[in-house]
Amino acid sequence: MKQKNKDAIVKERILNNAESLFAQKGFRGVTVREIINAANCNLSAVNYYFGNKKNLYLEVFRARLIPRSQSMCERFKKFLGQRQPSDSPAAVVEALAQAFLEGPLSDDERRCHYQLMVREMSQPGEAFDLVFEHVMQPLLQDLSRRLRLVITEEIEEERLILNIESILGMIIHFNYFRSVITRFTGHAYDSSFKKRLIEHIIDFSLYGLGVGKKEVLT
Amino acid sequence: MKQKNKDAIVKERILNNAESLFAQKGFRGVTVREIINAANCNLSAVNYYFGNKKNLYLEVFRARLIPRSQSMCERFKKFLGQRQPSDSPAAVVEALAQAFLEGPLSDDERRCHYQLMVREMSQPGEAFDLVFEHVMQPLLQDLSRRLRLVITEEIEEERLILNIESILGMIIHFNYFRSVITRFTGHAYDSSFKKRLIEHIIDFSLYGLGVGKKEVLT
DNA sequence: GTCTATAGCAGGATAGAC
DNA sequence: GTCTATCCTGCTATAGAC
Repeated sequence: MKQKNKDAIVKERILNNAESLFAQKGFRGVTVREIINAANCNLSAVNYYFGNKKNLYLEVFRARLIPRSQSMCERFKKFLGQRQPSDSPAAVVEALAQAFLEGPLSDDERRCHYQLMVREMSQPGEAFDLVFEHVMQPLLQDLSRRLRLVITEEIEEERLILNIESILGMIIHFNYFRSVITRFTGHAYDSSFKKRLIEHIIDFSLYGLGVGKKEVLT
Repeated sequence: MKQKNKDAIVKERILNNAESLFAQKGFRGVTVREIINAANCNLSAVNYYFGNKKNLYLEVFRARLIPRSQSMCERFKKFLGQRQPSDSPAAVVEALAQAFLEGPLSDDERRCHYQLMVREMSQPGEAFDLVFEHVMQPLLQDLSRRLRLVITEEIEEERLILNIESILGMIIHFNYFRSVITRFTGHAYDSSFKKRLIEHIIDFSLYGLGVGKKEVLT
């Protein structure tokens, strides 16, 4: 552990705990006092390092959510690169689902991540532009470009966007509604159930209800 | 307008405004003062009619969200009954998408509805059980039963659940992430764009990316 | 049933000692 | 940089007049 000075460590602790709490309860649902209790530091530390509560909130997005998002996108590219062949729609969807469901994050991080994202996307707040510009926009453009390369037929831009949003909708749904999914299927989100989910997302993305045909890849 | 006594009216006004505000900002994000300002009534009215803030919150679910959910399900059944033929997967998905995207609600009501639902589903709170039992559970069972009737092949229960959740995921996504979808497609959620979305949901639910084939029903 | 007034407390933020 | 002490605003909830 590096600990050149203690500053960074306290600051990091505040950021980590703030993220987790904001994700669970939203901006107004969390008090600064809760955060500093979790981070085991003094009340004034928040104002010292971040100025005020709102700025701490924004910093959570800048310093945690956005970098993590980028690392998930990296992972997506890496997965796709490893795949043979990597130039089918199935490969793109598989890499995407894998990166976002199993990706480089711990389960706690993933929970945080989606909660913060979803909160901000539905009720555009101050972090919305940040997330939109640095997360959604690049992801959609990347996916759009890649899919266009591997889909043989002509496809109009709007339709492509709706397709991509449908796949993302599923991925978000299965990450975000865990309690519901768990209650319906009886499965906890362990490694084997996640594989099952990824398989399902690929299958459904390619063939939907697959009226008349079935049974796919890996 | 019926107004036998003023009680009901004040109570209704509080409920309506509370719902809208809770949907936008969550339980802790809203103050009772905000609500009574919007409802144009006195501070104590909330305690008089509902006891306390938390109970008002729960009452919003009991008296507004759940009945509305049921009316959307009614609408779904009605749509399905009108359809000829009504015994294909396409008909079921179409009726579902139509009920949930265009259904019997105003756009404001729909926004409220999904925001409250999603909030409660991700972070199981006190209203979770209410919503799960009266909304999610019956809907899933109904859909499961109906789809099983119209899907010709054998399909295991778990796979059916995942399929249904995928479709619901899309519907929720397109309702809930409006700001994002609007920014990407350039379309506001007017009647013609909603029709486009419904068409897309049917198409994608049946054929996914439709690798190799395309072009569907109504 | 509806209002005013207020109790009682928790929140964010800051000043100033160390 | 970190802490304690404190300010002041704004919250929920209630008591009690009308």
